[in-house]
Amino acid sequence: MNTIESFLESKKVRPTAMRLLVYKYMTQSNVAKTLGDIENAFAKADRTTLYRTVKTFEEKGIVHQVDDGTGTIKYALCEAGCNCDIDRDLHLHFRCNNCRETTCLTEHKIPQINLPDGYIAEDMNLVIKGICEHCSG
Amino acid sequence: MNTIESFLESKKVRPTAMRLLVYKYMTQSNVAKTLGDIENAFAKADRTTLYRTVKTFEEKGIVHQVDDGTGTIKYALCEAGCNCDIDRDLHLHFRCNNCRETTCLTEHKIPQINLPDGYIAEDMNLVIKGICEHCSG
DNA sequence: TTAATAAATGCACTTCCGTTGCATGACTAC
DNA sequence: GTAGTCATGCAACGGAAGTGCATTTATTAA
Repeated sequence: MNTIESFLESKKVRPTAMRLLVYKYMTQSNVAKTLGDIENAFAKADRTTLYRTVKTFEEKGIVHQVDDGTGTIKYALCEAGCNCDIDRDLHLHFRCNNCRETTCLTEHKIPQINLPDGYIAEDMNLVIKGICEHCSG
Repeated sequence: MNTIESFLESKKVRPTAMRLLVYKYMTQSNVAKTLGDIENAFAKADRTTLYRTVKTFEEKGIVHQVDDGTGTIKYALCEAGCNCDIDRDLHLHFRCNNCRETTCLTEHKIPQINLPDGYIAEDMNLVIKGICEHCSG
């Protein structure tokens, strides 16, 4: 039995051909992808199908959205310890100004922030822009 | 001599009627505004004019963009110590999940973050979502 | 004061992206 | 095998950012 197939089933997502392909695609790099990226990778498939595939993945906790400030939503695979669904995933994201790619720095958590009185934090997003490991080398 | 007028001139922005109005509008609350907000406030004015007005303000360091994760760009006045143009303004932004408004917490700077080897930070953006002062009271 | 120049404004239009409605096709359960 | 659920594909919509060009307004130079 295929591992991806059983993984999707464990997440209560029917492992259709399209979903297997998209999931596999997302595992091939640790870089967050836009819907456009995915469309380009599967030119034959319909935009809407890919859109809904990713939305399904999101609902089932397989991927999470990444907002890196480019204005277009990106998606990245959830890691083992990714608690997106519970109390949000507080790792940070890095966007490279050179190669334009966004990576999840999963092991780097957002530090504690002191807010002014009356403000209650529920979620946060930290994006750092600069030069990535690959481009600075 | 009008203070707003001379302020705009000091920023090398010609103080036209439209620009004075938009600037004044932005000073009336400390909440970041979308282009749509501004359009609604000045229904008679043309979209493009407002768009370019705000862009001009941005270029001249009068306002800065705020990306609060809603997908639509917002703008807020730069404060006296706002170094958007030099090495980026590292204050944080708070978006209220109740009233949907985004405020600049200018006095709250983003703490130092340790990045993995090879990563060079040039800019960062931290958005905290939750309940604001006004809505939690 | 007027002519020449530059800047600001307004209109029309385009593009990009996310999203939805609806019809068809595939799979599952009984 | 049939009914029903879920997945897919096509078409279209809507919001927001952005551009080209013509027109108006302001600034400067003669």
